[in-house]
Amino acid sequence: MSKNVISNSVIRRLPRYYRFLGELEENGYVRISSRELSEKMGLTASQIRQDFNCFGGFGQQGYGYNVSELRRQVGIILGLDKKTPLILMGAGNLGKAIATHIDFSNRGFELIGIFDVNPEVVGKQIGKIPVRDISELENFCTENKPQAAVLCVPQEAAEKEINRLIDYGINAFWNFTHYDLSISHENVLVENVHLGDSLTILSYAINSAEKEQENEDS
Amino acid sequence: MSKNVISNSVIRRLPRYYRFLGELEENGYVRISSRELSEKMGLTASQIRQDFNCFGGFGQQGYGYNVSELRRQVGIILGLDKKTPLILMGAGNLGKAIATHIDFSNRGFELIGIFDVNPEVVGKQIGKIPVRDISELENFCTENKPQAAVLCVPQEAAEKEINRLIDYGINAFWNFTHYDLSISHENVLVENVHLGDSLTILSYAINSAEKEQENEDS
DNA sequence: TAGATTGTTAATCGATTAACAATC
DNA sequence: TAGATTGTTAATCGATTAACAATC
Repeated sequence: MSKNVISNSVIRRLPRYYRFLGELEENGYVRISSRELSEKMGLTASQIRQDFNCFGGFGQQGYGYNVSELRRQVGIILGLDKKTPLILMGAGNLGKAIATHIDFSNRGFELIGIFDVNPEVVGKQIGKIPVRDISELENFCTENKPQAAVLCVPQEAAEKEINRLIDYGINAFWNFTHYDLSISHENVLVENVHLGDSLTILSYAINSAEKEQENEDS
Repeated sequence: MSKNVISNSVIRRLPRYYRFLGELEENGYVRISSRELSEKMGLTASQIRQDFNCFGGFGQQGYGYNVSELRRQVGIILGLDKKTPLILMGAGNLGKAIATHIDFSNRGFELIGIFDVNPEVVGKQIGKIPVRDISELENFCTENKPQAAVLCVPQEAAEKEINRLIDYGINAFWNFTHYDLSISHENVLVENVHLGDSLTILSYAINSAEKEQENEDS
């Protein structure tokens, strides 16, 4: 039986399941039990069964799960059988790295355009895609109908451009800026990547580990 | 009263508090109540008070919180008054972007070295830091004692190099690979950045929003 | 003092884990 | 059939929210 609304905690585990199942498949696994998978992933078997049962029963009692079938199903849940057309805003260091480093097509997307304001990069190619001047954005969107955008521009630029992007029909954002889209724009899908925050959390971990050490010593 | 062990959920909110408090400070706020802050951040006032009280009372009844003092305290909790020496492994597109894009010194770190295997990049500079050949790693670590490393190498390289890094005294990792450090190496601090997983979650959001739409239509 | 707002306890909500009947 | 392992319900645990006395 499949639930209607899936909790965020479950959703955030799905890509990791998908990855592990892919590795198992590559290593020749045909079936796997929730217990075995739980040991490999550092979860409980209960949680794994609960998670998959949000979407309906993919397993078989007494047998376990068929690895490639389960992976395929998780892929479908994640929308990886689709190819959402996507543009990249900002071809600076970070934008360039994202464009070349990310395997968009295996994540449910197709990168179809890159935009920047800097005349130094406009006209150049990143991978197979030319960097266009931002003045071409409207025409490009009318013609190619991108549905999602990666925001690798400075925060001020993001604040300025966001309304245009929404006007042009883009309503999903992979946001590398600190601009808080979801507070200002309610009907928009946002996945934030706060790289700085992530590093800050490592700083916390290091420092709280050191403090613990000091306490033990004294 | 300050608790000994802080839950992960609280810790992951701290960098965001720190950011918002910084913006408030810049905008001339001297004091702020938990209610006002909660509205700006999209949280509940209760949660904000609970969070800060994990570390002791930073507020004043009837008044609220002093913005810059609270920010300073959160900074100390996050270890941002320290400068942990850090090296970057891998000077490809992603490594280069991280080296230039991240404000390490405001995140509690100092980037002191960059290493790669590719002779094309070894010897070049990224920002002010030369890219060193990985053969120099041991000497460099003995001399400069980095305590943390950013992993921007391919997954196989990470699996190979990780034990050396630990041997050389590095025990904290900002991990951009999919290699699961925390499962194989228990006494190590890891903050994972799974960019691909993050994009996959956006794919899920787009596709499940579309399915909902279809259900409403029918 | 009166009003405001915290710090903190208690209540609620949600997520994880445990248990076990169903069933392959 | 017997053994294994799921799907699912119930119990536990933890995090969030509500409430309010303390106090500035």
